[in-house]
Amino acid sequence: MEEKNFFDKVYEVAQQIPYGRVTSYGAIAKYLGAARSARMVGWAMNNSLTKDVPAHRVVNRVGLLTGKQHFDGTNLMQQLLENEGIQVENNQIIDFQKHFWDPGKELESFY
DNA sequence: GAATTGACGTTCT
DNA sequence: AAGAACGCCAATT
Repeated sequence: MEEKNFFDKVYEVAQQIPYGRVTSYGAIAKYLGAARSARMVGWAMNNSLTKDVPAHRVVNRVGLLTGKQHFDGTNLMQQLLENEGIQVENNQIIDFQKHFWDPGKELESFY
């Protein structure tokens, strides 16, 4: 009953993404124990668009703003990332690995 | 109610 | 090594 669905878990992880950092769908999925459910993360983001989840900080594993087409504006997602100090060009994040935030790594490093 | 799609990533051939 | 197929869960048609 209290088992949260995959989606709910994704929301929580996405909300934990720090400012100026980005992550990938696969990273979140892997953190939840379902590396092959990366697609579901994307679906969750689609639902999270109406929530307080910074979906603009989540991109695919190449750092490509694949879901930018789901945002209102055309470059809204890109502008949000640039606003946080992340360099984006051609819908792709520059130094993606540099701004990468792995939940299964950063969070576990706390303890 | 069943079949298909969907912000991806891994695994097999 | 490169390309194709599969897998995951939920929502939509």
